[in-house]
Amino acid sequence: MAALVTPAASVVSGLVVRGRESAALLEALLQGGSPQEHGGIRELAAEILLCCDRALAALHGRDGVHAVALASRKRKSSEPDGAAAQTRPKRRMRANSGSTATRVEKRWTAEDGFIWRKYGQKEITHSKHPRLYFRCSYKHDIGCPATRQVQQSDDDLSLYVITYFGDHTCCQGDGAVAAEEEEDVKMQPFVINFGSATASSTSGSPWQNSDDGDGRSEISRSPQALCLPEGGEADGLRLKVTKVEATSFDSQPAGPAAAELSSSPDVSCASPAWDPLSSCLEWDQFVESSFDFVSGFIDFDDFDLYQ
DNA sequence: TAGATTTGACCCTG
DNA sequence: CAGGGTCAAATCTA
Repeated sequence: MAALVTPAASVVSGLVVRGRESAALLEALLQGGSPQEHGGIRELAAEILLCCDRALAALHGRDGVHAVALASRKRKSSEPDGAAAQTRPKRRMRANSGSTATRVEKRWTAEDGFIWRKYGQKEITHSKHPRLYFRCSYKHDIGCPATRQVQQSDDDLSLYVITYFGDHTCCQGDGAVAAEEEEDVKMQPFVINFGSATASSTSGSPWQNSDDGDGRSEISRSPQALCLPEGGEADGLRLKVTKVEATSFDSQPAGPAAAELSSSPDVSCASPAWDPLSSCLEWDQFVESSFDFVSGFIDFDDFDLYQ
C-alpha cells in the first residue's frame, strides 16, 4: 500500500522533519568553523540529516516489516464434527483456529492495556525459548475469547513475538475502544522497539513467570508495572529520538485482532506504560493527546540500518 | 482462602 | 505420528 495516512504518521513525520531542520541548522552553523574544528560534528549532523531523510522515506513509502497480520492460521480450522463433539465432550477448541491473528514484535513490555492470564507454556521445537500462552482474564467471566502467545526471539533476546488471537469482548481498554469506535478509526498494532542497550535489562523477561523472582505476576496483575527503563535508558532514548523512523503498516489489515491490540489505553497515552515514553522523549509538545501511538510503528533498532 | 501460576496430560491438526 | 494448543489438578502467593 501507499504511504501512511494516519494521524500518527503525520505526527511522526512532523517530528522527523523538525529533527531534520534542526540538524540542517546545526550543519549550517558549523559551516563557519574550520574542518578540523567541526569535522566530526559536521559528520554527525550530516548523519542525522541522512537518517531523517531515510526515516521520512520509510514513513511515506516503506511497508511495515515488524508487524505482520496473519490473515489465517496455517492450520485450517476444522469444522467441529457434531457427532464426534458430542461423544467427546472434552474436545478442546482451538481458540485461534480460523481467526485473525496479529503478530507483533516487542521489546520490554508486554503491556497492551489488557489483563492476561497465563494458561500454558510449551517448549517449541527448534526454538530455544518456550512459548507462553495467555488468555484474557475475563474469559471465564464474560467469555472473552482473546488470547495471545508470547515467545522470545532466538536471534534477539530482547525481542518478543506476541501473537494475538481473537477479539476482546470484555470491556478492557474501554476508553480507547470506545473512542476508537466512536471515531470509527481502524487502529493498527503499535510496536515500539527499544535499542539493544535494553537487552541486558530484559534478562528477567517480563513474560517469564519463573526464574525472575516476582516478575511472574507482572502481566496479569500489574498492567502498569512494565514501563520503560529510567535513567540511562531514558537518556539513550533521547539520543535515539533523532533517529525516529516510522514504518507503514499498510500491509497489515486493521482486523479485529489489530483493533483489539490497539484498543489498549495506549491509544491516548493513558497507559502508564507509555507515559514515560512521552515524557522521556519530550514529545509532549508534539504528541499531546492526539498522538496515536497505536497507528504507528517506531523501531529504534532499525535506525542502525540507516547509518 | 481466593485467585493466579505451573506443568503434565490430553487433544487436534497436518 | 509429531508438533503445538489447551485443559485442569496441583501448587503457590497475597
